[in-house]
Amino acid sequence: MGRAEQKAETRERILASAGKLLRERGIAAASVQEVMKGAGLTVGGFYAHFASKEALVDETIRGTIGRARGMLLRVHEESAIEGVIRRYLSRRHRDEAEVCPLPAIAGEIASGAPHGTVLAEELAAHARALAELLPAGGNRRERALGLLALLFGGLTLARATRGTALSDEILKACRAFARDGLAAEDERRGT
Amino acid sequence: MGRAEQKAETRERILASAGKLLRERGIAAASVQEVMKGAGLTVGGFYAHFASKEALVDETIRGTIGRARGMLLRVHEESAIEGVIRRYLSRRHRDEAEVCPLPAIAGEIASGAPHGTVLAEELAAHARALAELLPAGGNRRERALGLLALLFGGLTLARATRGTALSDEILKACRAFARDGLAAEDERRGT
DNA sequence: TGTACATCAGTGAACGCGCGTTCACTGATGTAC
DNA sequence: TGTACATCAGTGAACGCGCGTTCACTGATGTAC
Repeated sequence: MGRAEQKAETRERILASAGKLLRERGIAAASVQEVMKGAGLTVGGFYAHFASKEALVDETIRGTIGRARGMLLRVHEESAIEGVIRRYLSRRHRDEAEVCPLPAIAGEIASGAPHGTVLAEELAAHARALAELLPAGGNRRERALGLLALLFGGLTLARATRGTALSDEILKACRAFARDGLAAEDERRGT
Repeated sequence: MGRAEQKAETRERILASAGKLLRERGIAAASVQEVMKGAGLTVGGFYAHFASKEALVDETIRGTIGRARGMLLRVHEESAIEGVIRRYLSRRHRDEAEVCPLPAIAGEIASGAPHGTVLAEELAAHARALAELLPAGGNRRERALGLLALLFGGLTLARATRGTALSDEILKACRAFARDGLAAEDERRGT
Protein backbone atom coordinates (compact mmCIF):
# COMPACT_ATOMS: atom_id res chain seq x y z
CA MET A 1 0.00 0.00 0.00
CA GLY A 2 1.36 3.41 -1.00
CA ARG A 3 1.72 6.35 1.31
CA ALA A 4 -1.31 8.11 -0.13
CA GLU A 5 -3.67 5.17 0.38
CA GLN A 6 -2.28 4.61 3.85
CA LYS A 7 -2.99 8.22 4.71
CA ALA A 8 -6.51 8.04 3.30
CA GLU A 9 -7.15 4.98 5.43
CA THR A 10 -5.88 6.76 8.53
CA ARG A 11 -8.17 9.65 7.72
CA GLU A 12 -11.10 7.24 7.61
CA ARG A 13 -10.11 5.86 11.01
CA ILE A 14 -10.09 9.40 12.43
CA LEU A 15 -13.54 10.05 10.97
CA ALA A 16 -14.86 6.77 12.39
CA SER A 17 -13.51 7.62 15.84
CA ALA A 18 -14.97 11.13 15.59
CA GLY A 19 -18.35 9.70 14.58
CA LYS A 20 -18.42 7.41 17.58
CA LEU A 21 -17.44 10.15 20.02
CA LEU A 22 -19.79 12.68 18.46
CA ARG A 23 -22.74 10.32 18.86
CA GLU A 24 -21.75 9.41 22.40
CA ARG A 25 -20.71 12.78 23.82
CA GLY A 26 -21.66 15.60 21.49
CA ILE A 27 -19.46 18.16 19.77
CA ALA A 28 -17.72 20.05 22.58
CA ALA A 29 -17.06 16.96 24.70
CA ALA A 30 -15.46 15.04 21.82
CA SER A 31 -11.91 16.38 22.13
CA VAL A 32 -9.36 16.17 19.33
CA GLN A 33 -7.09 14.31 21.74
CA GLU A 34 -9.66 11.57 22.33
CA VAL A 35 -10.67 11.36 18.69
CA MET A 36 -7.03 10.68 17.75
CA LYS A 37 -6.60 8.23 20.60
CA GLY A 38 -9.67 6.36 19.33
CA ALA A 39 -7.99 6.12 15.93
CA GLY A 40 -4.81 4.77 17.53
CA LEU A 41 -2.85 7.99 16.96
CA THR A 42 -1.44 10.89 18.95
CA VAL A 43 -2.92 14.35 18.89
CA GLY A 44 -0.20 16.15 16.93
CA GLY A 45 -0.92 14.32 13.70
CA PHE A 46 -4.47 15.57 13.50
CA TYR A 47 -3.72 18.71 11.52
CA ALA A 48 -2.12 16.74 8.70
CA HIS A 49 -5.63 15.44 7.98
CA PHE A 50 -8.01 18.26 8.89
CA ALA A 51 -7.72 22.03 8.96
CA SER A 52 -9.47 22.34 12.32
CA LYS A 53 -11.79 20.59 14.71
CA GLU A 54 -14.63 22.49 13.07
CA ALA A 55 -13.77 20.99 9.66
CA LEU A 56 -13.64 17.51 11.19
CA VAL A 57 -17.03 17.96 12.84
CA ASP A 58 -18.62 19.21 9.61
CA GLU A 59 -17.36 16.19 7.72
CA THR A 60 -18.31 13.82 10.51
CA ILE A 61 -21.85 15.18 10.62
CA ARG A 62 -22.19 14.65 6.88
CA GLY A 63 -20.78 11.13 7.13
CA THR A 64 -22.75 9.88 10.12
CA ILE A 65 -26.11 11.30 9.06
CA GLY A 66 -25.52 10.10 5.52
CA ARG A 67 -24.75 6.59 6.75
CA ALA A 68 -27.81 6.60 8.98
CA ARG A 69 -29.86 7.53 5.91
CA GLY A 70 -28.36 4.59 4.05
CA MET A 71 -29.51 2.25 6.80
CA LEU A 72 -32.93 3.84 6.63
CA LEU A 73 -33.32 3.26 2.92
CA ARG A 74 -31.98 -0.28 2.88
CA VAL A 75 -35.26 -1.64 4.24
CA HIS A 76 -37.77 -1.47 1.44
CA GLU A 77 -40.36 -3.89 2.72
CA GLU A 78 -44.06 -3.31 2.93
CA SER A 79 -44.79 -0.46 5.40
CA ALA A 80 -41.09 0.37 5.73
CA ILE A 81 -42.03 3.50 7.61
CA GLU A 82 -43.45 1.43 10.47
CA GLY A 83 -40.10 -0.36 10.71
CA VAL A 84 -38.24 2.97 10.84
CA ILE A 85 -40.47 4.22 13.64
CA ARG A 86 -40.13 1.01 15.60
CA ARG A 87 -36.39 0.80 15.26
CA TYR A 88 -35.58 4.47 15.73
CA LEU A 89 -37.72 4.71 18.86
CA SER A 90 -36.62 1.37 20.31
CA ARG A 91 -35.02 0.81 23.69
CA ARG A 92 -32.06 -0.67 21.83
CA HIS A 93 -31.46 2.53 19.86
CA ARG A 94 -31.88 4.58 23.01
CA ASP A 95 -29.25 2.56 24.86
CA GLU A 96 -26.69 2.25 22.05
CA ALA A 97 -25.57 5.42 20.32
CA GLU A 98 -24.43 3.71 17.16
CA VAL A 99 -26.53 5.25 14.46
CA CYS A 100 -27.85 8.77 14.74
CA PRO A 101 -25.74 11.72 15.91
CA LEU A 102 -28.72 14.10 16.12
CA PRO A 103 -29.59 13.65 19.82
CA ALA A 104 -26.03 14.52 20.83
CA ILE A 105 -25.39 17.41 18.43
CA ALA A 106 -28.63 19.18 17.44
CA GLY A 107 -28.95 21.05 20.73
CA GLU A 108 -25.36 22.27 20.61
CA ILE A 109 -25.90 23.55 17.08
CA ALA A 110 -29.17 25.18 18.17
CA SER A 111 -27.15 26.91 20.90
CA GLY A 112 -24.64 28.38 18.50
CA ALA A 113 -22.19 25.69 17.34
CA PRO A 114 -21.28 26.61 13.76
CA HIS A 115 -22.57 23.59 11.84
CA GLY A 116 -26.11 24.71 11.01
CA THR A 117 -25.64 24.78 7.24
CA VAL A 118 -24.27 21.25 7.02
CA LEU A 119 -26.97 20.01 9.36
CA ALA A 120 -29.70 21.65 7.27
CA GLU A 121 -28.40 19.97 4.12
CA GLU A 122 -28.33 16.56 5.77
CA LEU A 123 -31.76 17.00 7.34
CA ALA A 124 -33.20 17.98 3.97
CA ALA A 125 -31.72 14.84 2.39
CA HIS A 126 -33.05 12.83 5.31
CA ALA A 127 -36.53 14.27 4.82
CA ARG A 128 -36.44 13.36 1.12
CA ALA A 129 -35.45 9.79 1.98
CA LEU A 130 -38.14 9.48 4.63
CA ALA A 131 -40.75 10.96 2.29
CA GLU A 132 -40.16 8.16 -0.20
CA LEU A 133 -41.21 5.65 2.41
CA LEU A 134 -44.54 7.40 2.92
CA PRO A 135 -47.64 6.61 0.87
CA ALA A 136 -47.93 8.98 -2.09
CA GLY A 137 -50.27 11.96 -2.05
CA GLY A 138 -50.84 14.67 0.54
CA ASN A 139 -47.77 16.67 1.42
CA ARG A 140 -45.23 13.88 1.83
CA ARG A 141 -42.32 16.20 2.49
CA GLU A 142 -44.17 18.04 5.21
CA ARG A 143 -45.19 14.81 6.91
CA ALA A 144 -41.62 13.52 6.62
CA LEU A 145 -40.26 16.65 8.34
CA GLY A 146 -42.79 16.40 11.14
CA LEU A 147 -42.01 12.74 11.63
CA LEU A 148 -38.27 13.48 11.64
CA ALA A 149 -38.70 16.04 14.40
CA LEU A 150 -40.81 13.62 16.44
CA LEU A 151 -38.31 10.76 16.04
CA PHE A 152 -35.42 13.03 17.03
CA GLY A 153 -37.35 14.62 19.90
CA GLY A 154 -38.56 11.32 21.28
CA LEU A 155 -35.18 9.62 21.17
CA THR A 156 -33.43 12.61 22.72
CA LEU A 157 -35.87 12.95 25.61
CA ALA A 158 -35.82 9.17 26.16
CA ARG A 159 -32.02 9.24 26.34
CA ALA A 160 -32.03 12.28 28.61
CA THR A 161 -34.32 10.47 31.06
CA ARG A 162 -32.60 7.08 30.74
CA GLY A 163 -32.92 5.04 33.90
CA THR A 164 -36.28 6.51 34.88
CA ALA A 165 -39.70 4.97 34.22
CA LEU A 166 -40.57 7.97 32.05
CA SER A 167 -37.99 7.02 29.45
CA ASP A 168 -39.77 3.90 28.20
CA GLU A 169 -43.04 5.77 28.36
CA ILE A 170 -41.73 8.48 26.08
CA LEU A 171 -40.59 5.96 23.47
CA LYS A 172 -43.97 4.24 23.48
CA ALA A 173 -45.90 7.51 23.35
CA CYS A 174 -43.84 8.77 20.42
CA ARG A 175 -44.28 5.56 18.45
CA ALA A 176 -48.04 5.95 18.91
CA PHE A 177 -48.01 9.66 18.09
CA ALA A 178 -45.97 9.01 14.94
CA ARG A 179 -48.49 6.46 13.70
CA ASP A 180 -51.38 8.77 14.57
CA GLY A 181 -49.80 11.74 12.83
CA LEU A 182 -49.35 9.76 9.64
CA ALA A 183 -52.78 8.11 9.91
CA ALA A 184 -54.63 11.40 10.30
CA GLU A 185 -53.32 12.60 6.99
CA ASP A 186 -54.29 9.28 5.41
CA GLU A 187 -57.83 9.62 6.71
CA ARG A 188 -58.16 13.18 5.54
CA ARG A 189 -57.23 11.90 2.09
CA GLY A 190 -59.84 9.17 2.52
CA THR A 191 -57.80 5.95 2.74
CA MET B 1 -33.86 45.02 54.12
CA GLY B 2 -32.04 42.55 56.37
CA ARG B 3 -28.97 40.63 55.37
CA ALA B 4 -30.90 37.39 54.91
CA GLU B 5 -33.46 38.87 52.52
CA GLN B 6 -30.72 40.66 50.63
CA LYS B 7 -28.90 37.39 50.18
CA ALA B 8 -32.06 35.58 49.06
CA GLU B 9 -32.62 38.30 46.48
CA THR B 10 -29.06 37.95 45.21
CA ARG B 11 -29.59 34.21 44.94
CA GLU B 12 -32.64 34.85 42.76
CA ARG B 13 -30.59 37.12 40.53
CA ILE B 14 -28.00 34.36 40.10
CA LEU B 15 -30.74 31.89 39.21
CA ALA B 16 -32.26 34.31 36.72
CA SER B 17 -28.89 34.86 35.06
CA ALA B 18 -28.26 31.11 34.99
CA GLY B 19 -31.67 30.51 33.41
CA LYS B 20 -30.98 33.00 30.66
CA LEU B 21 -27.53 31.57 29.89
CA LEU B 22 -28.74 27.98 30.10
CA ARG B 23 -31.47 28.67 27.55
CA GLU B 24 -29.11 30.57 25.28
CA ARG B 25 -25.97 28.44 25.45
CA GLY B 26 -26.64 25.14 27.17
CA ILE B 27 -25.09 23.68 30.30
CA ALA B 28 -21.37 23.40 29.56
CA ALA B 29 -21.14 26.76 27.79
CA ALA B 30 -22.83 28.65 30.61
CA SER B 31 -19.80 29.29 32.82
CA VAL B 32 -20.02 30.18 36.50
CA GLN B 33 -18.03 33.30 35.71
CA GLU B 34 -20.59 34.53 33.17
CA VAL B 35 -23.56 33.54 35.30
CA MET B 36 -22.19 35.70 38.14
CA LYS B 37 -21.36 38.54 35.76
CA GLY B 38 -24.95 38.42 34.52
CA ALA B 39 -26.11 38.81 38.11
CA GLY B 40 -23.81 41.82 38.61
CA LEU B 41 -21.37 39.90 40.83
CA THR B 42 -17.87 38.45 40.71
CA VAL B 43 -17.16 34.77 40.47
CA GLY B 44 -15.80 34.17 43.97
CA GLY B 45 -19.13 34.81 45.67
CA PHE B 46 -20.86 31.98 43.87
CA TYR B 47 -20.10 29.30 46.44
CA ALA B 48 -21.78 31.25 49.21
CA HIS B 49 -25.05 30.53 47.37
CA PHE B 50 -24.62 27.13 45.72
CA ALA B 51 -22.57 24.04 46.55
CA SER B 52 -21.43 23.54 42.95
CA LYS B 53 -22.26 24.35 39.35
CA GLU B 54 -24.14 21.07 39.20
CA ALA B 55 -26.42 22.14 42.08
CA LEU B 56 -27.06 25.47 40.34
CA VAL B 57 -27.96 23.75 37.08
CA ASP B 58 -30.33 21.32 38.79
CA GLU B 59 -32.16 24.17 40.48
CA THR B 60 -32.17 26.26 37.31
CA ILE B 61 -33.67 23.41 35.29
CA ARG B 62 -36.43 23.04 37.86
CA GLY B 63 -37.09 26.76 37.90
CA THR B 64 -37.08 27.43 34.16
CA ILE B 65 -39.15 24.41 33.14
CA GLY B 66 -41.54 25.08 36.01
CA ARG B 67 -41.98 28.68 34.90
CA ALA B 68 -42.51 27.60 31.30
CA ARG B 69 -45.23 25.28 32.57
CA GLY B 70 -46.86 28.19 34.38
CA MET B 71 -47.00 30.16 31.15
CA LEU B 72 -48.48 27.12 29.43
CA LEU B 73 -51.29 26.76 31.93
CA ARG B 74 -52.16 30.42 32.14
CA VAL B 75 -54.03 30.27 28.82
CA HIS B 76 -57.25 28.43 29.44
CA GLU B 77 -59.24 29.51 26.42
CA GLU B 78 -61.15 27.29 24.08
CA SER B 79 -58.70 24.91 22.29
CA ALA B 80 -55.79 26.03 24.46
CA ILE B 81 -53.71 23.24 23.01
CA GLU B 82 -53.82 24.85 19.57
CA GLY B 83 -52.45 28.03 21.14
CA VAL B 84 -49.62 26.10 22.78
CA ILE B 85 -48.66 24.46 19.50
CA ARG B 86 -48.79 27.74 17.62
CA ARG B 87 -46.76 29.65 20.17
CA TYR B 88 -44.22 26.96 20.95
CA LEU B 89 -43.51 26.30 17.29
CA SER B 90 -43.52 29.96 16.23
CA ARG B 91 -40.70 31.83 14.54
CA ARG B 92 -40.71 34.17 17.51
CA HIS B 93 -40.02 31.35 19.97
CA ARG B 94 -37.35 29.96 17.67
CA ASP B 95 -35.55 33.29 17.53
CA GLU B 96 -35.84 34.28 21.19
CA ALA B 97 -34.67 31.78 23.80
CA GLU B 98 -36.76 33.23 26.59
CA VAL B 99 -38.98 30.39 27.66
CA CYS B 100 -37.94 26.79 27.27
CA PRO B 101 -34.49 25.48 28.21
CA LEU B 102 -35.06 22.06 26.64
CA PRO B 103 -33.55 22.70 23.20
CA ALA B 104 -30.29 23.83 24.78
CA ILE B 105 -29.98 21.22 27.52
CA ALA B 106 -31.77 17.96 26.62
CA GLY B 107 -29.04 16.81 24.24
CA GLU B 108 -26.30 17.48 26.76
CA ILE B 109 -28.18 15.47 29.36
CA ALA B 110 -28.78 12.70 26.82
CA SER B 111 -24.99 12.68 26.28
CA GLY B 112 -24.20 12.20 29.93
CA ALA B 113 -24.68 15.46 31.85
CA PRO B 114 -25.87 14.47 35.31
CA HIS B 115 -29.31 16.07 35.43
CA GLY B 116 -31.50 13.26 34.10
CA THR B 117 -33.50 12.74 37.28
CA VAL B 118 -34.46 16.39 37.67
CA LEU B 119 -35.31 16.58 33.99
CA ALA B 120 -37.52 13.48 34.20
CA GLU B 121 -39.45 14.98 37.12
CA GLU B 122 -40.01 18.22 35.27
CA LEU B 123 -40.99 16.51 32.02
CA ALA B 124 -43.50 14.35 33.90
CA ALA B 125 -45.04 17.47 35.45
CA HIS B 126 -45.05 19.09 32.02
CA ALA B 127 -46.83 16.11 30.51
CA ARG B 128 -49.50 16.26 33.24
CA ALA B 129 -50.06 19.95 32.55
CA LEU B 130 -50.25 19.42 28.80
CA ALA B 131 -52.62 16.46 29.24
CA GLU B 132 -55.11 18.73 31.01
CA LEU B 133 -55.37 20.85 27.90
CA LEU B 134 -56.31 17.83 25.78
CA PRO B 135 -59.89 16.67 25.30
CA ALA B 136 -60.75 13.94 27.82
CA GLY B 137 -60.76 10.27 26.86
CA GLY B 138 -58.22 8.14 25.05
CA ASN B 139 -54.78 8.05 26.61
CA ARG B 140 -54.29 11.73 27.37
CA ARG B 141 -50.95 11.26 29.10
CA GLU B 142 -49.56 9.30 26.18
CA ARG B 143 -50.70 11.89 23.67
CA ALA B 144 -49.25 14.64 25.86
CA LEU B 145 -45.84 12.92 25.95
CA GLY B 146 -45.82 12.43 22.20
CA LEU B 147 -46.80 16.04 21.63
CA LEU B 148 -44.11 17.20 24.07
CA ALA B 149 -41.43 15.30 22.15
CA LEU B 150 -42.65 16.73 18.86
CA LEU B 151 -42.71 20.31 20.19
CA PHE B 152 -39.21 19.95 21.62
CA GLY B 153 -37.87 18.16 18.53
CA GLY B 154 -39.36 20.66 16.10
CA LEU B 155 -38.13 23.73 17.97
CA THR B 156 -34.64 22.29 18.41
CA LEU B 157 -34.22 21.34 14.75
CA ALA B 158 -35.66 24.70 13.68
CA ARG B 159 -33.14 26.51 15.90
CA ALA B 160 -30.30 24.30 14.69
CA THR B 161 -31.08 25.21 11.07
CA ARG B 162 -31.84 28.88 11.77
CA GLY B 163 -31.05 31.05 8.77
CA THR B 164 -31.86 28.35 6.23
CA ALA B 165 -35.12 27.91 4.34
CA LEU B 166 -35.58 24.54 6.01
CA SER B 167 -36.02 26.12 9.44
CA ASP B 168 -39.40 27.72 8.72
CA GLU B 169 -40.45 24.57 6.90
CA ILE B 170 -39.73 22.45 9.97
CA LEU B 171 -41.84 24.69 12.20
CA LYS B 172 -44.77 24.55 9.80
CA ALA B 173 -44.49 20.79 9.31
CA CYS B 174 -44.40 20.18 13.06
CA ARG B 175 -47.44 22.35 13.70
CA ALA B 176 -49.32 20.31 11.10
CA PHE B 177 -48.02 16.99 12.43
CA ALA B 178 -48.99 17.95 15.99
CA ARG B 179 -52.57 18.71 14.91
CA ASP B 180 -52.73 15.49 12.88
CA GLY B 181 -51.39 13.39 15.74
CA LEU B 182 -54.04 14.74 18.09
CA ALA B 183 -56.79 14.58 15.48
CA ALA B 184 -56.16 10.92 14.63
CA GLU B 185 -56.79 9.91 18.19
CA ASP B 186 -59.97 12.03 18.22
CA GLU B 187 -61.21 10.29 15.11
CA ARG B 188 -60.44 6.84 16.44
CA ARG B 189 -62.59 7.77 19.41
CA GLY B 190 -65.29 8.96 17.02
CA THR B 191 -65.43 12.73 17.53
C1' DT C 1 20.64 -4.02 -8.01
C1' DG C 2 22.65 -0.93 -4.52
C1' DT C 3 23.29 3.46 -2.49
C1' DA C 4 22.26 8.44 -1.22
C1' DC C 5 18.96 11.63 -0.66
C1' DA C 6 14.08 13.70 -0.29
C1' DT C 7 9.56 13.28 1.41
C1' DC C 8 6.15 13.34 4.77
C1' DA C 9 2.82 10.71 8.18
C1' DG C 10 2.92 10.68 12.69
C1' DT C 11 5.14 11.94 17.54
C1' DG C 12 5.20 14.40 21.76
C1' DA C 13 6.12 18.55 24.21
C1' DA C 14 4.66 23.11 24.51
C1' DC C 15 1.63 27.44 23.84
C1' DG C 16 -2.21 30.43 25.61
C1' DC C 17 -6.77 30.13 27.23
C1' DG C 18 -11.02 29.47 29.94
C1' DC C 19 -12.91 26.26 33.05
C1' DG C 20 -14.71 25.04 38.21
C1' DT C 21 -13.26 25.77 42.60
C1' DT C 22 -10.64 27.76 46.76
C1' DC C 23 -9.34 31.20 49.95
C1' DA C 24 -7.43 35.27 52.35
C1' DC C 25 -9.37 39.48 52.61
C1' DT C 26 -12.75 43.76 52.86
C1' DG C 27 -16.16 46.58 54.52
C1' DA C 28 -21.01 47.27 55.34
C1' DT C 29 -24.58 45.35 58.43
C1' DG C 30 -26.13 43.70 62.87
C1' DT C 31 -25.54 42.95 67.99
C1' DA C 32 -24.17 43.85 72.88
C1' DC C 33 -23.57 46.83 76.45
C1' DT D 1 -28.13 56.91 72.10
C1' DG D 2 -23.16 55.90 71.24
C1' DT D 3 -19.35 52.86 70.94
C1' DA D 4 -16.80 48.32 70.29
C1' DC D 5 -16.94 44.08 68.42
C1' DA D 6 -18.73 40.02 65.52
C1' DT D 7 -20.69 38.48 61.36
C1' DC D 8 -20.70 37.41 56.69
C1' DA D 9 -21.94 38.68 51.55
C1' DG D 10 -19.12 39.58 48.15
C1' DT D 11 -14.14 40.48 46.03
C1' DG D 12 -10.33 39.17 43.28
C1' DA D 13 -6.25 36.50 42.71
C1' DA D 14 -4.75 31.96 42.42
C1' DC D 15 -4.97 26.66 41.88
C1' DG D 16 -4.84 22.55 38.70
C1' DC D 17 -6.83 20.91 34.59
C1' DG D 18 -8.14 19.93 29.78
C1' DC D 19 -8.94 22.32 25.66
C1' DG D 20 -7.47 23.45 20.35
C1' DT D 21 -3.52 24.33 18.02
C1' DT D 22 1.63 24.66 16.80
C1' DC D 23 6.06 22.94 15.79
C1' DA D 24 10.70 20.81 15.88
C1' DC D 25 11.67 16.33 15.25
C1' DT D 26 11.80 11.04 13.78
C1' DG D 27 12.08 7.31 10.93
C1' DA D 28 9.90 4.49 7.46
C1' DT D 29 8.66 4.98 2.52
C1' DG D 30 9.62 6.47 -2.13
C1' DT D 31 12.77 8.35 -5.82
C1' DA D 32 17.09 9.14 -8.59
C1' DC D 33 21.10 7.55 -10.39
